[in-house]
Amino acid sequence: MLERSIQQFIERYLSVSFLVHKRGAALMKCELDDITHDQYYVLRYIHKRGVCTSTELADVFAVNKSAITAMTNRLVEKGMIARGKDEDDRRIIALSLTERGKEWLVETEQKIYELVETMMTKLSHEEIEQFIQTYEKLAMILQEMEDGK
Amino acid sequence: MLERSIQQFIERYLSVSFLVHKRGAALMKCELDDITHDQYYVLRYIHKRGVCTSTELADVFAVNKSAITAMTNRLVEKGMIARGKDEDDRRIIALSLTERGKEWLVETEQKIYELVETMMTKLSHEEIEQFIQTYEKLAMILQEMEDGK
DNA sequence: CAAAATAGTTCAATTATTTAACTATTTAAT
DNA sequence: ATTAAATAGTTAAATAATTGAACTATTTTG
Repeated sequence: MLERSIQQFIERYLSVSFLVHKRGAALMKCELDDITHDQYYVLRYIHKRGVCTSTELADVFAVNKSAITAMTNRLVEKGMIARGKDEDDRRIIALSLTERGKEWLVETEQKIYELVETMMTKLSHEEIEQFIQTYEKLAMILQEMEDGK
Repeated sequence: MLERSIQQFIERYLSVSFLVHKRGAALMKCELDDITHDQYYVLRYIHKRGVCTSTELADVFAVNKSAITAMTNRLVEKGMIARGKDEDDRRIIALSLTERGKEWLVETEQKIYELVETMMTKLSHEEIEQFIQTYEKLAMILQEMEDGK
């Protein structure tokens, strides 16, 4: 039997997390012209890593590899990323941003940052820091839960 | 020009919010047999409200009404919700859970709650409370940003 | 070296979504 | 009271995200 307060936390968490994701995605969409919300995060991730593989993306975003193939196909068609070869292991496809992809990302990060900034500056630094720290803990906990299954 | 610390908050927030959403959805999916993650949240929302309309769902979840039509069609086919008439205004379709929908939701909430509980009990009550409070503030801020556009 | 594991793709199906055009009904303005 | 505007919802065509199973190519391992 769940403790009453925990049950209320869960209730509130489920409601608010879904809403914030949906509403945030809707607002971001306005700044992302041709690129979708999901594609934006994949571009961000590849950029952060420099180079990465399909398998890594599938692990990080917790989807099947075939979903990554489909998405990277679209991003290659749009000229945002390129597929490269790995000389050590010829099974591996090295994904990286094209010059155009990098340019687009820099421009777009600016717009997205302004959006998120508008949202964040309604809170104090302490509150933001605490919020993000807890959020990062949750990300780790989820990772562990996924691994230990 | 963005302050450096704000910029880092934004960076961290974007990374972590997407990850937690994706990983959370992947974990929840295991408990939701025939129903999708999005459908689950729509069922939850209708249940919480008792009765609601397509327009309300579209507003709340920040999608077009036609997306709601498509989704409610699937939920009707699955026997989870029913469309009713409104005698005062015959344009309005009143959406509500069927008995089967209610039963399914009660069973499933149990499983989902256990999942979220596993995650939450790694944090103190104070930390959870603070986290959810800030999250709820963000939801309101996003709502305002959407309205004021 | 043969068998098992790994990296990635293809294909068919389902779902979520958008936009534009549409029907039906209600509200408001003259 | 009648017409014009607004509102609620659907339809249809298109794109995107996703899964799962079957598949190819390559590398590792026993």
